[in-house]
Amino acid sequence: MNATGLRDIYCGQVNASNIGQKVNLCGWVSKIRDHGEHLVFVDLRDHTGIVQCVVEAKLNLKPEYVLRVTGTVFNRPEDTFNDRIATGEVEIKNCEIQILNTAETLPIPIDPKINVEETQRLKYRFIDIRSDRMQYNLRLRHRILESIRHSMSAMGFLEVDTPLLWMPTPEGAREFLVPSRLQKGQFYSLPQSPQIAKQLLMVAGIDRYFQIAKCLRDEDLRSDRQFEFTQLDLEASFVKENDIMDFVSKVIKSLYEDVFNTSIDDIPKMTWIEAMYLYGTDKPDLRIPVVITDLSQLFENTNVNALKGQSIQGLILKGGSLISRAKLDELVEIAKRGGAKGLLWLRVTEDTSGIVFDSPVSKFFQDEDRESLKKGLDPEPGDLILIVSDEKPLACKVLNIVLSKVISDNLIDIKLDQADHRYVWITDFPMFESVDESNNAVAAHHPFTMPNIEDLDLITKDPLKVRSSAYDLVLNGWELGSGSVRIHDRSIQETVFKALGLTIQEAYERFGFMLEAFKYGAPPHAGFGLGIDRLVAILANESSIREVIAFPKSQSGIDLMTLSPSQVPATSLKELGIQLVKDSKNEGKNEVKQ
RNA sequence: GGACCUGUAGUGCAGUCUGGAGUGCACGUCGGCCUGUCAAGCCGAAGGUCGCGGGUUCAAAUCCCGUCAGGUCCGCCA
Repeated sequence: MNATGLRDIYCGQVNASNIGQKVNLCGWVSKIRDHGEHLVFVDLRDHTGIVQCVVEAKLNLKPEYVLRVTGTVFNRPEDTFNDRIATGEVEIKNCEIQILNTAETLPIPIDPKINVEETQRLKYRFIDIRSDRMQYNLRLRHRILESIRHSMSAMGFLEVDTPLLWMPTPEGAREFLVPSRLQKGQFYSLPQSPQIAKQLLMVAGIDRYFQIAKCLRDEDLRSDRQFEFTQLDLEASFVKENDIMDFVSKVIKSLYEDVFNTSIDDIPKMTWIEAMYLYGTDKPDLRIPVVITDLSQLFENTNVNALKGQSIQGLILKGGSLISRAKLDELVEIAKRGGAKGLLWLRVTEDTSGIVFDSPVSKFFQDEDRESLKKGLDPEPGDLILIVSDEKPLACKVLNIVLSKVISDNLIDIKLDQADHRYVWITDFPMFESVDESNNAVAAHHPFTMPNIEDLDLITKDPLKVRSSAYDLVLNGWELGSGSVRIHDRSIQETVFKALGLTIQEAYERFGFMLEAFKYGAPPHAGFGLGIDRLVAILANESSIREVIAFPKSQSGIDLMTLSPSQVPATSLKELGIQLVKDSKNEGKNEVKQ
């Protein structure tokens, strides 16, 4: 399979079983160790590894020359085995070397021991990808996609391509626009996800659809966000919420088996409200062994002003009493910036009378306050207690922000093991995230998300209490994907539009063709979108998705290799009927240092 | 739009706080030596717009202002 017209075997695959064989090898010169004209070692590299070629002649080679080496596999003298490479027991001798191409000295090293600035790596990405790191990441990505496609196919899902040049989706992210040449003055929009297309495929009777889909969003970039990213997009008909979670769980579990030959536990479920109250976030990192405790009831009769808020939320950090006063002051500031009135901290110490709380407000404490703390948090000497008293959601959110800072600054001994993958399903998201000034609800998801049937009555009465049939998959604090059951029932859809402040007429103007399609027999359906870049990044132990994308953009949206985006000839603009507005600020902006 | 960090030979870094000769180190490159190395070794050499522009100063890599680029984050984004 691996043999080609030029090559019999990959460099990294030569082993003792090949001894005595005459082989053709192809690859790049990785290292030359020149001992003079009687002995030169040439390390030949391809993506599988390195093999040593021994030459007893003067050579005119330089690193990164592309070679075809014809030689015989020999066992190395035993005292010269190299156990750091897979081919370390053999070498190629009696070499005939054909230079297939020369190479200039590389602008950046591809040695894994040398850290190269990301600017340089992105500028010379074609060289950077020769590195072990990028080769591993891209090949891992391939194997993950391969496994996903296999799982999806096995479950009866059909891969269907959907258009990139499409119509704008009025909700959600800012979209990229593409000017139309044939319809001057009009634009296509690049889809932020195939959401509408896949729902139409359900109406069309596809039953189970999936796609490894490119999604495009013109929003600011982050270590976990690129303009264009890849999603496992799926949708299925005649299913309930749990069916979709089962499909996705199956895909995830299978890929651990296929790619890593290991298995993972069943993915636990947690409601949104549980996540918010225990972790203060809707994307909890289950590796963190600290959860928030509701202390409200314990302090109902307290005289301590700091404990008289609408709710009292606390957490306890084992060994946290060693955190310096200066750091604690910083944490208080962070809590205030997060919207809390303050952050109460208590160092737990011990004297002859037992447990003692050392805090700026401890002088106001009565015995029963101390008893409440002991009862609620079970403190031990050396611990640190952090308390925020405020409305419960805010208090929990602030404690999460503070805890994140404690962990990121290594203030206590919590080591987050990158190899520990803790998945969790977050369910029962709220249907609406807020109510705007004209008393219209603002959708938390897209407007086709199905409300929880039990909460239908609340849509008009108390919209913020309405739960939706939406669910997220979270891994180690990263949101990997989200999905929902979609509304297929016309009257429910109208109720939701009404709550959002849309008349049926307005809704038709925005999503006309979709509502039209739904008239003709839309099956109940639900779906999901799983962020492939984030998944691969975590599985590759990378902290940025750029490391698992072949040609990513920088944070300001520039491709440092091609220096795009770039200006285009006036004729191209004219053809599209586009005239540029002068903006002196941006002139010559892309003249990046060469 | 905002906050913080970074920018010095091809590459990675030191020097910047506390101004004083174009500033060192390592890798790489080039030349020489070398018959078992594997980050080969030894000897020698070349290589700099200190991101860019302006200001302060007798004097700026260093201080000040602006700007560009990279990163992390907030806003934004499922």
